[in-house]
Amino acid sequence: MERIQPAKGVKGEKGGKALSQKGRCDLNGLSRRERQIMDVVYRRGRASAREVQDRIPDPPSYSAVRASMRILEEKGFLRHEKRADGRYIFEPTVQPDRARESALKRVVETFFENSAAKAMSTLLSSSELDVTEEELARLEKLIASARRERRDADDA
Amino acid sequence: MERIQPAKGVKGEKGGKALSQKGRCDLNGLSRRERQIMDVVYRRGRASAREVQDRIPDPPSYSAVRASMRILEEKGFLRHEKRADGRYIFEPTVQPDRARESALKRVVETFFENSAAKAMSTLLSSSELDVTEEELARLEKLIASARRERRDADDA
DNA sequence: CGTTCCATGCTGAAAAATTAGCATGTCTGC
DNA sequence: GCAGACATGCTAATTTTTCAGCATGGAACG
Repeated sequence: MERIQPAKGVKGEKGGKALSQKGRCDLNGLSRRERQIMDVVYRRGRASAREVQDRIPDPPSYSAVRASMRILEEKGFLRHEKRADGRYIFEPTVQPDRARESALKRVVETFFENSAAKAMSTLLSSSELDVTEEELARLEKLIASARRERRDADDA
Repeated sequence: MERIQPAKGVKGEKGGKALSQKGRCDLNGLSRRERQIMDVVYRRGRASAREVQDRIPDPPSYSAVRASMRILEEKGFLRHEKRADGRYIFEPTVQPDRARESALKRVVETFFENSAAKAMSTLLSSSELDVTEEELARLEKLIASARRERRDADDA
């Protein structure tokens, strides 16, 4: 273990202004407020600055929200659309599908030892999340499907 | 032993934002680095400052990591244990169970419209997470169990 | 023993984030 | 046209976060 080097001059660039390519929805590299804002936007699909403010607990001033959203836009996480009445509506640049999967994967990695099954177990036994009969049935089908795929992979 | 001497910017309680209450392991209210650190600690169960540093992408200096971990301890997210050789090993104060559930729930709320089933669907179809046959079987049992519980609730 | 290695404790300062406030423009109804 | 309500654009300043450096102390080892 010869790592006395505190990594002095080499920092790589953490200033990557835009996520640009790389579909990296590195939502985890954001600051606290920024993440709160992104959360709201993802939850609603799209939102105006005012809506975001309304949905943040212990909300900062409207200006603050707007400023943060502008920064998020500069960083490439948000884009805005100008509606007919001139108001801005913000959308995430990363497709919800990707963001979803990425966020979920991260949690599974961090808290569930990368085991999807463990995560699902927690989900099923979580009393605060209702799972309807229809959903249960659908899940069984998905399990069967996954099993098939897994088998194919094993054969190959 | 007055080992807690808030150097300067450390306020201990910043407006009740600290966790204090056991209800929420508000891991989301942390700053970027702090969260990175907590991620590593949760991933490993416990870790020394050096281990944390080694596992952070684009790592800051050792001192920086240590400083952040001290702050995390002051905020109540971490606690340290002094090993026989005098080294510190850090552990999360919030039980992994709780932290797990909380983190997962947040993701489900934010990205899956609060539907556990949708989240599980994504998990099952995620190609990067292997689900073994055993796990699939276990999941089916869990589904059956959940179904039973749900029914009971309906009856009541 | 003295030296080396690696640990912790601490402080001050740079960097980033967060915020408020004001100026400006547009739509609406009078 | 004019005033009111509300939105955006921008800047400067405070607060928080992040960081590196130095001092100290113990264990291993020559």
